[in-house]
Amino acid sequence: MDGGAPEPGAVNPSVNPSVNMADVARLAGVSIATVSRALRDVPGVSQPTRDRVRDIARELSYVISPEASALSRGHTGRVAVVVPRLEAWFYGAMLGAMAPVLRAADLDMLVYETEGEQERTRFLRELPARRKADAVLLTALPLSQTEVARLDLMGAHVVVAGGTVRDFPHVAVDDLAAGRTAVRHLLDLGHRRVAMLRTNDTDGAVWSADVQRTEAWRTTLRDAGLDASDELLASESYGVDAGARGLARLLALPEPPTAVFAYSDELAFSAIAHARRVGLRVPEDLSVIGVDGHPLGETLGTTTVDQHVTDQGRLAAELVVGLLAGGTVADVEVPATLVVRDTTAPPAH
Amino acid sequence: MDGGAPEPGAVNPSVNPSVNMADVARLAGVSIATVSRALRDVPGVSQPTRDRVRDIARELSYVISPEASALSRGHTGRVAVVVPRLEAWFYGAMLGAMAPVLRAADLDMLVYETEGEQERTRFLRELPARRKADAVLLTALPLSQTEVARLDLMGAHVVVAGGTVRDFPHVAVDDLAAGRTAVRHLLDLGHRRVAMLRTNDTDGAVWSADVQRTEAWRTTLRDAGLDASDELLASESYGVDAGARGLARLLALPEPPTAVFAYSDELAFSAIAHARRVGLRVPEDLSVIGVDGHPLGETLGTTTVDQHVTDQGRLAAELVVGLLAGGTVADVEVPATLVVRDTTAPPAH
DNA sequence: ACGAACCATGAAAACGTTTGCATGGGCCAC
DNA sequence: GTGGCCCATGCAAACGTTTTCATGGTTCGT
Repeated sequence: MDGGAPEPGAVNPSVNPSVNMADVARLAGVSIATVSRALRDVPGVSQPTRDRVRDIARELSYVISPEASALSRGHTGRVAVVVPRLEAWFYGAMLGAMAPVLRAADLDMLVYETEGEQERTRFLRELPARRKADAVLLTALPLSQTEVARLDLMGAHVVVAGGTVRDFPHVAVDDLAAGRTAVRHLLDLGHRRVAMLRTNDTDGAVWSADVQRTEAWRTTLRDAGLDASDELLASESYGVDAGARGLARLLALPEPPTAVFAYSDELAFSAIAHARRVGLRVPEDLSVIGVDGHPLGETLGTTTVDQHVTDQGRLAAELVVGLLAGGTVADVEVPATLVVRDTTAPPAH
Repeated sequence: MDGGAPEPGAVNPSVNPSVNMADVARLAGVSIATVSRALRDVPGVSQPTRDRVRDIARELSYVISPEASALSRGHTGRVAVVVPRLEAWFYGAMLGAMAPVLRAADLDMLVYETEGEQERTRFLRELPARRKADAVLLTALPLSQTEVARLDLMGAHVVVAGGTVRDFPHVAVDDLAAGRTAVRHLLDLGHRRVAMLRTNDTDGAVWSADVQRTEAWRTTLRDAGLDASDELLASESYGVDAGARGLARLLALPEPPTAVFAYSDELAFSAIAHARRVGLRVPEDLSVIGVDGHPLGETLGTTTVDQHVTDQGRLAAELVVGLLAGGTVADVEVPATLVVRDTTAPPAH
């Protein structure tokens, strides 16, 4: 409906009353179509014309309207990344690894933080990501059964990073193997009483990594004929001091553990600090191993099972980019590697 | 140009061939305009009609096209947050604090990571944020003079968090005061040889926090008649072990410091770990104070000057929301508070 | 030289909303 | 009973692109 002469009274005065393609076209003495083609490097424009259009566009510091472009082409050029908790190191590392990949593919990164089941549910119910992004990157998200069921309402591509959700393409470590590696390391050192430290989300959500690492702890101990009873499994609510709280409970046991397998490095840090505060030497009196590959673990000398978060993030982003380019999907399994440092040693006896 | 009969051969088959307003309108037996009004809670629709439209929309699981909506109304409903390095705790904390505020205001968060001057320059040159978001939130970004000059090309609102850039509205701590507080704490304990540990970005960018904390260190020492020469200022390139490297250099001095003021908590952690590794007791043989209020500092017992990053992020986001609501601007100064823990003590003598 | 193929260009439909303006019906006050 | 208002609704223009299709001018092979 813009074939006629431009009406004087524009209905929607743009917030940014800047130049549009028509302005560039007018100054370049060409049609809007040619400007569009010239600026996007699509064939069908002679080099001189292309150059002239480019120059004029630059001169006017013209910027294309992403909305109009997206509306017309049918996709947004954006990827939504959903995380449960932005301030945790894990998610920052993930985002940091994804960012360069997406940027290289000219995709913008929309970040959604959904804290707790309520928000996640609301998020999924309102389908806000749908049509706001071409793909959704679910990052190690705890999801309840209902939430999982609801997920396919979105028409967009879905990729999961750092976990598994239904049959969506994913990038993850084998958490069962990671857990076994950690616990076996402790057993190999000679420990016979090995506790586990984890945090539980208050809502009844299922976090695949959590379930599997806990399962690994239990079965590895049982397979070795050792005790893996619930008193040795300390579950605390999330917080900076969760590790300290959990360890305190474990140390109060009639027969306290000589080694602790912490769900995450942050938990391990907190536990180690607590142990030292109450006079225990680590690793002489207590061995602690975490999971993650947190950079501070290197500084602090913490033994850990590195799950190469940066690789996971990068690979997940690459998966998304491939998917959007029309490629095919293939799940990626990232290996978890044991990094022995200074917080594990044979038990004292 | 949709006044005529709908042509059979649609030009742009949408990626997501889902329902649009016209479908809802048809089924509800009303016009598109009424649907638009009904769904957005704007007056001018009777309650029965509104309800019917809502029901039908839900039934069809209709989702509005953000592109079309944005194109028509003239703004995007998005805020761009620009950070230099996503994996650092500081930025995760900032994003985590901003997210709930923006979400509450129905604004989506677009995150741009610009690593190094090259990328920042490219970012500013291509003005990608312009028109992709209604506002830009610059988070503690080191910027060179040229970059700063270029910034006003963007028509969007700009707010700065965790620093100061030109005369843009900002939320920040008084870094001069924060630095003075830290150094004075060391002086008050009796230290007379106080070093500073910082990281330098390789590019010639100016990071206001860095400049001011360094300046505070220098002047506070000089005012007390103490040495603040460059040999006591250890500048290392960014990395997990930057603190260790810096401290190693300081300890190699003919007259090593008895106390260290670290630019950030992460630097302090690394320095403390290094000190202990080489046999120095902290705080008995060496005092270390950082800046930030890193959550792990609580775990590790690190003395710090808390700059309340979470508050800064939240306030900056609130500033943006206010600005977009047509409000007025007012810079916010967040107080930096000394948190004495276990890594500072009087010198040994 | 002459038709064929090609290339650069432009016209205009389509993407899916929002909103100013016009319209018509119902209701109230006098 | 009638004129004036207000309210619910619809029409259609506008937002700024992308892309299909048509057109006219070159160029090349023979």
